[in-house]
Amino acid sequence: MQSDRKGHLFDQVGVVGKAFGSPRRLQLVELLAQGERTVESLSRAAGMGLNSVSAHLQVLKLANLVATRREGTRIHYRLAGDDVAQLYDAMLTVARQRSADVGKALDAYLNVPGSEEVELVTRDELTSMLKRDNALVVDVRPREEYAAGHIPGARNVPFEELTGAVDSLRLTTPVIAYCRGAYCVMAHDAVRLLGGEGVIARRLEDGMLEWRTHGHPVEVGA
Amino acid sequence: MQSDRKGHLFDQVGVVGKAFGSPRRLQLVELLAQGERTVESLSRAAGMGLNSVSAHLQVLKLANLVATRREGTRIHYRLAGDDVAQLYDAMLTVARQRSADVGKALDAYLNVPGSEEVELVTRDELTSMLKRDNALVVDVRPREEYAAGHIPGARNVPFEELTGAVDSLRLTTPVIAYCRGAYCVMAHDAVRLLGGEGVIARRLEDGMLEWRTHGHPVEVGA
DNA sequence: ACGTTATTCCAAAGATCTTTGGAGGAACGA
DNA sequence: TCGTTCCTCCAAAGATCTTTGGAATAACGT
Repeated sequence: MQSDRKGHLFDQVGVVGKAFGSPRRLQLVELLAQGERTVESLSRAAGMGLNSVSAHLQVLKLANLVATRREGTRIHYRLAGDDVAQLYDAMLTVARQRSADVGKALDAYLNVPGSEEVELVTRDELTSMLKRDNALVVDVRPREEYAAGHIPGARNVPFEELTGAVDSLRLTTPVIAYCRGAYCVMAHDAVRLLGGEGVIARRLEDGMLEWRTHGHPVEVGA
Repeated sequence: MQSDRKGHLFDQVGVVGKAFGSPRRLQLVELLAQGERTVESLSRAAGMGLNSVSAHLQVLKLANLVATRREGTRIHYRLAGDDVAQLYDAMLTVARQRSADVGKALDAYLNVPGSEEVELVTRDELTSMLKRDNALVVDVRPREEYAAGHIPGARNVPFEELTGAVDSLRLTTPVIAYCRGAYCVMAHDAVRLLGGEGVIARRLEDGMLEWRTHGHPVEVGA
């Protein structure tokens, strides 16, 4: 019957939907969107039990949303393709547009009272700035995520180390900061911190996830 | 704490993900992607209980993915925006690319043995054909879905009535058939049926869903 | 071979989701 | 106002998902 086959199709598509339907798994996808990670590393970063992470990864794997690579006793997970990151991106966009809660939560989270909104640097602007070698791009994510993939030429200054690096950044302005994605607060905080120190700093629109899903070049390695 | 707020964000996004995570709800979204529908109509079309449909619609509503309009005692549901249809579209695409099962199920479903694949008409091709008034576009969906939105100038011939209409289609060729979307088999069957009757017929790539999400014009009404 | 490390598999308890039947509410026409 | 239609709300049973701890597996170094 048609309805049978159709039902089966929806079941299959539902596997993909279901994979995105758990907050925990979304958190894992967000991390994986930054680059490869081992199970243990995901467990630490997401603050969830190892067995639990493994189970969630199996769900993602069953939906073919992630791929694995073995290296010794470790297994590295990564998103299975750009289309997966794009789907995640699309879901964030819809959630943000459709849900007042997400929007409000995000605004409350990002707009610390008393700080005026900084003007963003668009991806295209940054691309042409990079061509003219006309900006210092700072990646404020942890070393691990930077190593997994970053904007070509970007310097990695994890947010925790930013205070100590202020003076070295003072020389080359403007500083363009970025982190994971639209939902990552570290770049906001970084721009605020640098501004407070008198360093001219701006923020890249969104972050690494969107940089990647919009097809811009990515450099890998420490 | 950052992790608390972040967790809350993922919870909110998870509501959207979860809404897409059930095969039944995906089926409802597919129907709604065609246009407005009442609860009872959805129940009939999807072959699921009324209470169940209502419950699923509440889940979609909670995620702000659907909007409602009251008309007398009836309540009409529709997708809350194009971005929702686009997200559904993106999910189908990923499912198709990532899951061999979906691909295989789809192929087995669409490619009836012994029928060669017909050449598709792209959306852009059709657009210019329409400008030159150079094709008869046939919408093979049920009257209800046609009325909710169709390609401007298309003639509605529900698939069940196609056999009786063959002769009236024979005069104006080529015939371009379409139905709901990439997963809708009626357009495939229609082209096959017409071909068997000696009528030159081609199929529009994908269907109404993708026509809409790619920003092409839509005409409403019977 | 053996112990170690990283991960998956398994099973059970707990949490959450889905379906169903029946009651309740809102609009309509007589 | 009453009965009808269409839908939502509620509650309980059944199904499915998630987490957890412990056992099994796979690769590695000694």
